[in-house]
Amino acid sequence: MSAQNDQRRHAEELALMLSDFGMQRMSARVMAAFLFTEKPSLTLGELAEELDVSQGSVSGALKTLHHVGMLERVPVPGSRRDHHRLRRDAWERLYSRQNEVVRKMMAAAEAGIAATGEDSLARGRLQEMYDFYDFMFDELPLLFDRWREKRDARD
Amino acid sequence: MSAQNDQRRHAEELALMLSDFGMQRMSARVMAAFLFTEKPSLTLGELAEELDVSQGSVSGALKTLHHVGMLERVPVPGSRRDHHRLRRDAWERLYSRQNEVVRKMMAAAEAGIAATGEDSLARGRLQEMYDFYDFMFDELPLLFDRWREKRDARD
DNA sequence: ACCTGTCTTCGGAAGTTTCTGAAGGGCGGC
DNA sequence: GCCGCCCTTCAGAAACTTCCGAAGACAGGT
Repeated sequence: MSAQNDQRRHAEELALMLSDFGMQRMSARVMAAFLFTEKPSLTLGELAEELDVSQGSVSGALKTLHHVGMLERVPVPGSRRDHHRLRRDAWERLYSRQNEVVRKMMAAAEAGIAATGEDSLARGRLQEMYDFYDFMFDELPLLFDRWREKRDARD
Repeated sequence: MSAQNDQRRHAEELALMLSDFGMQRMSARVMAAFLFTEKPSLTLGELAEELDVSQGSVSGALKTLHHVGMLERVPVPGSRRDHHRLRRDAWERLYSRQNEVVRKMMAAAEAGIAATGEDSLARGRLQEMYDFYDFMFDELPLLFDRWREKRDARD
């Protein structure tokens, strides 16, 4: 088996994993293609051919991945096609979406607390929930700061 | 509008949010019911009636939530029904599932690295991915430790 | 202003998930 | 050991998601 095929297999496996974790299947496959390609950037047409799917599907996936902040457009003078590549901090950005989740959980707990009586059982549970997400809300950004610091130091 | 209805509305909204974040709809509704109830524990039948869904659905949701570790069975002498309640550390456990995700991402990056040539572009990207998840893999458990410490100190 | 190549949008088909309702299994009390 | 209650499992229906392919929009070059 060629190294080429080997990598394609790894790419497909990784895509499957990402889709297990909630990413749409097509976005996951596109993501994996960006990770494993030897080209510095890819176009919609290249992706559609490589993955053997319609350009329409790739278009949707690209839109999503740009929206999440994992991809960036690369200017390529003389080419009419859009060139895309993985952002260096793609994974950090993917994980950062947790911040939004945490923020919403906090808000939901807060709303619940406001709607419950002084010493109801429900309030106690909602307070536990609030405290945990409040903690994460404070700490996750600090964690990312430390990561960036570490990475920058390494470079 | 009664406080009762108000809380039900909050519960349903929270359930909707949880399902946005990937939890199955039924599990999310059951979860929300546990959060907002004034009873110290709930049975399958109570849940099915409260949520107006089949017992079969509730059975599946309970199984999942126990599996994730968010619920615990409560012994109630003299009752033939199973009584369940939210674990105190339910949210921490829910979030902890990220550990597994992180571990798998690390493993996938590693596999990719092993399959790429010494200074291929792909290897560079996979190494970035690995480094990030490796960092998270080390740090998340420490973060949880600090949370538990803080919570215990508070009590 | 048109032509050409590229990208996006969208209706509908195919696939997947989720829920129900009914049947069956298990356990405690008698 | 049988009865009755409770829970789980499963097949099928319903709802939702995802993908394709065609049509149309857009932009650059001439």
